Amino acid sequence: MMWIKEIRENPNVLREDLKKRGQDMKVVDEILELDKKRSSLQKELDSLRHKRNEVTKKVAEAKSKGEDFSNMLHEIKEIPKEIKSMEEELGDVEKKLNSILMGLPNILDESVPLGESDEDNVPMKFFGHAIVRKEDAQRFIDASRGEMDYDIANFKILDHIDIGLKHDLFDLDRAAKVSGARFYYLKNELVILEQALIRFALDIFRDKGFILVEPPFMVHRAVEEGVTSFKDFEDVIYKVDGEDLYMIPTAEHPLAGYYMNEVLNEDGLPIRLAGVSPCFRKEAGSHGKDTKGIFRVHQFNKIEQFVYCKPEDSKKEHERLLANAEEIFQKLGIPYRVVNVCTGDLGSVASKKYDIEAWLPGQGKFREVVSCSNCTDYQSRRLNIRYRKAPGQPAKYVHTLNSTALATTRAMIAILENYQQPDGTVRIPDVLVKYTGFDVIG
RNA sequence: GCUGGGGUCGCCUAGUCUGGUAGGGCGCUGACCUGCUAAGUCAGUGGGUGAAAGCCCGCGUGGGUUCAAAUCCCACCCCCAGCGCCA
Repeated sequence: MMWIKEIRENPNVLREDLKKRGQDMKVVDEILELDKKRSSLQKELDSLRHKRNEVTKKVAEAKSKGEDFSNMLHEIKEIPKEIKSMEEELGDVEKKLNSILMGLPNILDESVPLGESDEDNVPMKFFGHAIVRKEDAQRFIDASRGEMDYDIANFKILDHIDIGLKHDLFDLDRAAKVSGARFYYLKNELVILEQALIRFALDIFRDKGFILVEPPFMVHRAVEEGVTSFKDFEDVIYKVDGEDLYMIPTAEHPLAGYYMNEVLNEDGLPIRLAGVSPCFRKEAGSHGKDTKGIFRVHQFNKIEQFVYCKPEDSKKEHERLLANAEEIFQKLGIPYRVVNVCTGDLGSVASKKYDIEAWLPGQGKFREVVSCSNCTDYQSRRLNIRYRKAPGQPAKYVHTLNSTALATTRAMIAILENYQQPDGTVRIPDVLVKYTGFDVIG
């Protein structure tokens, strides 16, 4: 959320940003107009209150001297009523202004590419040696995974759904019966594999000095409003009936709320957290997309990186989060590419975002497995999270960043599809064997 | 869920009964003093607005009563103790 002060002083920054995003710039004029109205109402109200306070003081004096003050009261009876009606008017204007401000997107980083949809995201680098369908053109290769050199001509590549059903690793039909579409029962080795992935990721972040956190899985509305944009409320977040509680769509949200309304010590920054939690998502805006399997589901487990840092460090921290996420997929031996997410696909909250897209041989496509965002001060302003050198010094807003480390369902899909063998079995990535206790499924 | 106690400036605390400018201590910042350090003295130390003087707001949150609310009334939230229920 931009402060009205900044918009007032330099409205063109916001105008240009909205233009880049293809959004209506008229809202800026509306903001400026409401701001003017608010300020003049505030002045009027202040002088009314001043008048009241003056008289109140006189009444108090008179009373302490034992003088009669009933005439004074008569004169000013009307002031409180005027104040009240003006407060209501001001409240309405402020409410309107505030809701517009809360709806504004973050200011884009200058390196974000222009574009309309995910198709315009810009690939930045590739990793891995992929298995591909014979008819697909080979678009990337490197030598880091020479051991996966199969005889592609005789390899019947399956997607994760067929692999899962074949080895009884999940039951989707019964999940649909019990809970509806986009739910799943995990079964047998896949249950263990999921736990192994979680533990694998946690160990990595423990080694890196991240603070491991298992957060609340439900949070107050105030947290969600601080962390997300309005659209997420509609399309993503489940509400608990009759309570001020929302099921978290990612551990990012309770981790961002952790320091809400606090002033952090500058010397303690950056604070790096690794949260592990289930995630709940309505997926309301994605009807018809990825309806089969466990790629797009209402519930999954995820390890999430979250960082609070000084503004001057956030770009560096952003690269670092990406590197951490890459490290995980490199260690798992999953081929992937990194894309710089374009203006049209970025969303309101992030100033800049990288996605890691794993190669899924079953789909013959790169698909998103990691989303790595620099939210700059968008969340910290809304959640009121600041930092300073010492008490008494001025406090500034921190920058917050978040990145998937590993979302279990998508990581499992990537493993199933990339580690399937010509004989129909599925190998377990070497780094996971010590956690699973077995090295092959099937 | 019930009963009782509590929530006041960065931290601690007074004020609440009996409505009338939110006071003190600690910490922090600055000035003075000092051979250095400590001590001491003075000032500053929530937010908004303003060039400034000033003005407005602020005592968990939201309402109400009143010329005037930290103080009285109503509702709610959170913390502590005890009881109840419970994986």
